[in-house]
Amino acid sequence: MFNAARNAKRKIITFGDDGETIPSLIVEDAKASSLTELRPDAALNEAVTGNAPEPPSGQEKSINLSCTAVSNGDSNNKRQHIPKRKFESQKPYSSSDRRSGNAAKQPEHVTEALRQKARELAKHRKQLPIFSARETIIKEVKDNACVIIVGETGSGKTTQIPQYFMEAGLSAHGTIAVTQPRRVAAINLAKRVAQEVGTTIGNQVGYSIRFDDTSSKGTKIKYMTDGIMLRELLSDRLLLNYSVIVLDEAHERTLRTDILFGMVKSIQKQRAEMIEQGKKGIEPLKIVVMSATLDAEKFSAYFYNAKIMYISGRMYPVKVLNTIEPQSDYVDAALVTAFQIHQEETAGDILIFLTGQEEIENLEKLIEEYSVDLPTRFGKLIPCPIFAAQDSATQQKIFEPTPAGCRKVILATNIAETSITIPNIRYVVDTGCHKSRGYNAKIGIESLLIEPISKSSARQRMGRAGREAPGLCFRLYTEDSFEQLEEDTVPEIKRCNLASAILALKASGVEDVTKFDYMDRPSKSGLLKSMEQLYALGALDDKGDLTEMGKKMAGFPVDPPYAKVLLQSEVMECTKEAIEIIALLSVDTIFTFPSNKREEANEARQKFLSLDGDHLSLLNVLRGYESVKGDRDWCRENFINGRHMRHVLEVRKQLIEFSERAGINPRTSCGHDYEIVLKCFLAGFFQNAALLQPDSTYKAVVGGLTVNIHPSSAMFGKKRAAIMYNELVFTTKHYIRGVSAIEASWLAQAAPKYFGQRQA
DNA sequence: TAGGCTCTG
Repeated sequence: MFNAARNAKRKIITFGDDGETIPSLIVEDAKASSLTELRPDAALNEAVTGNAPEPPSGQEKSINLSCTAVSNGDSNNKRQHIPKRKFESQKPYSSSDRRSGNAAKQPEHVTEALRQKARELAKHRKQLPIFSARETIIKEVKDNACVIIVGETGSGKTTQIPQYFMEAGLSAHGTIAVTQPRRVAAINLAKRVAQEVGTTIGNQVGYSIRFDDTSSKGTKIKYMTDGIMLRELLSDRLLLNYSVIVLDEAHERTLRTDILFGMVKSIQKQRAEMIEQGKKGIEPLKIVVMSATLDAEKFSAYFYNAKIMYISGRMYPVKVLNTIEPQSDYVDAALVTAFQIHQEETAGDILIFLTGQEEIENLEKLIEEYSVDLPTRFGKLIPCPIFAAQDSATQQKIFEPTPAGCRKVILATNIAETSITIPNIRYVVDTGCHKSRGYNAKIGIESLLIEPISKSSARQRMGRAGREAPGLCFRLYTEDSFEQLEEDTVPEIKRCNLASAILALKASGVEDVTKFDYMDRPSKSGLLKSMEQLYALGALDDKGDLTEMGKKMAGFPVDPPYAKVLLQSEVMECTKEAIEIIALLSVDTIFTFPSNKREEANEARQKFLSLDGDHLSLLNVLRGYESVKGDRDWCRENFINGRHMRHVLEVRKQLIEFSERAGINPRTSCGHDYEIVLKCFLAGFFQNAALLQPDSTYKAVVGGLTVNIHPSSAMFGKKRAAIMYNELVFTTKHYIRGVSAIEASWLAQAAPKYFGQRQA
C-alpha cells in the first residue's frame, strides 16, 4: 500500500476474480420489446438473483414483458435518449411542497407551458422500456382482479403504469391510488407524473402524506404513503373512492403494506359480492402489486394466483467481488478496501455500508488518519458520513460535488439502501451487516442488534453502484457466506410490537385479528402480547372487542399508549403539555451528538435538563426553541436538530387539530403543576415503571427485569425511588429512554384495575 | 456512558 510502515500491518484484501457480473439491462430499442410467454427474462433474473434463471413454478401465469439487454458499450449512447427521472436525483428531506396548484386558475400561458412540457416528455415516455408493454398491461389489469408486476428500478413502472390506467379509463369510477413506504418518494413521483400529464400537483395528479394532502376531487392518480391509506380505511371501509389500488415496493414488506395486503384483498371480495347482489353504485376494485424482486410467486399465491408480469429495468452492469477469506473486522476491511479502490480503480465515488453512527465516525477518523500518508498523485480521499440522526445541513454535504482529482467515500447506514440516492457512486463496499430492530414477543422486549443482511438486501446495496455507469461491488465476506444469507429480510410484521396495527385493524372492522388473512402470520404470542397491552390500556374489553375508548385511541396518529395519555389529559386538565411532550417524543432525538464535539454537546444540553427527567426537559427545549422562533444558529449552538424540531411543531399542530375534532380542548394547561403531567403519562405507561433497588439498580415493576437508564437521558446517574419510561430496547444492555421520576404510589392511582389484579 | 430505517385523515 501507500506507506511501507503501515503496509506491514495492513495486508491487502484479496477479492475473488470470478465474481458474478451483472449484465446490463439497458434497453436497446423500445420497439424490440416483445411479449414472450411464460418465463421471466433471463438477464433480469440473473441480475436480480445472481443465479442462472429458473422457470417460475407457476409457469402458466407469468408473462415476460422485458426487452433485449445490450452490452454496456452501446448503452451509454442509448441511455442519452432516455430522460433522467427527476425524482430519482432530487435531494431528499426537502420540506413538503405545499403548493396545491390549480391549473384552472393558471393563466393561459402557464397552462400552455405545462402542455408543451408534457408534449416533450411524451416522446421520452414512449422510449421507456415499459412502453411497448403498455397495451398488454392495460389488458391484463382490465381482465383480472389482481396483477403482480415485477420490475427493477428504472423500469418506469411506478410513473408509467398509473398513467396507462388513467389513459385507459380505469379512473372513470374512482381514483387510482399508488402507495409508497416513504414520503419523499410519494411527493417526487407525483411531481414527475403531473409534469408528464401536463398539469400541476393537486389536479389530476396529487399526493397525500402526513401533514400534506394535495389531492382534490378531480385527482385521478394519487401517490400516498401506506400509512395514509391505512388511515383512510378508518373512515372509508370499502375504499369506495378508489378504482385501482397499486401497492408499490411490496418487496419491502413494511408492517403497513402487509396490513394493506389483507385489507384490500378483503375489500375487493366484499365489493365483488355487493355487485353480485345487485347493490348500486359499487364498482369492482383492481389490485396491482409492484415489487422489485422475483419473490413474486409468494405475492401471486396470496392474491389468488394472480398473473405475474416482468419488466426489465435500466441498470448498468455491476461486477460483484467477494473476499477470498472471511474478514474478522469489517470496519478495518472497509478501510483497506476503500484505499485499494482509490489507488487501483478509475474515477467515481465509493459508498460503504456500515451499521451505525459509532462505526461510521470511527471509520471517518481512520480514513483521515491514513490519508495523511497517501502519495499526492492519488488525490484526496474525502470521507462523508451520512445517517438519520444528523441535522439536515450535515446530511446535505454528501451532495456537494467532489473536488477535481479527489474521491468521496460515503460512509452510510441503511439510509443509503433505499431512502437516499447519492449521485456518482461507482463502487459499493458491503460489510454484510446492518442494525436490525427485533421484538421478543414472549417477554415483549424490543432489541436493536447488528445482524447479517439478507441476499435481497445485498443485491439492493450492489445496485447502488450501477445507477449512472457500470460499477463494482466489493462484498467484505466470502461467496459461501453470501450463499448462507437468508433470501429475504424477515417481514416487519414478524418482528415488531403489533399493538398499533391491531388497534388499526379492529377500528377498520376486523373483529378477529387472529384469523386475519396475513401474508406472513405474526406469532400467536406476538398477537396475544399486543392484545394484552391494548386490554390493559382499556382499548379492548374482556371479550377482546374494541371499546369506546379504543375507538377514540385509534383515531389519533400516535402509538396506543400515547393516545391513552392524550385522552387522559382531558381528565387531568393538561392537554397542552401532553400534546407537546408527545410531539417531542415522536421524533428520534432532538439532540445531536457529533462525536468530535461530544463534551460541548453535553454541556449545551445541561441547561435544558429537569431534575424530574426527560419529559420536562424536552418541554424546556421546546420553550427555548419557541422563544428564539426556531433560530437556526440557536439550534446549532445548542446541539438541537432543527429538522426534528420542525417536525415536532408539525406533529403538535396535527395533534391539536385531532384533539379539537375529538372534543378535547388542546389549550387546557396545568400551568407549572408538572406533577400532573407526569401522572397523566403514567396512564399510558404504567406498565413501564421501575423501582430503585438497594444495590442502586432499577428493577421493572412488571416482569422484574433489571433496566439501565440510557446515557442520553436526563435521569442518567440519578437515583430516584421510582421512575417510568417510554421505551425499552436491548442493545448491549436493557436500556430505557424517555425516563422521568414518579412516586410509586401514583401507580395504583394510574391503573387501579391493572395493579389490583396483579396483587390478587 | 450511547441512538438501524421508515411512517400515521
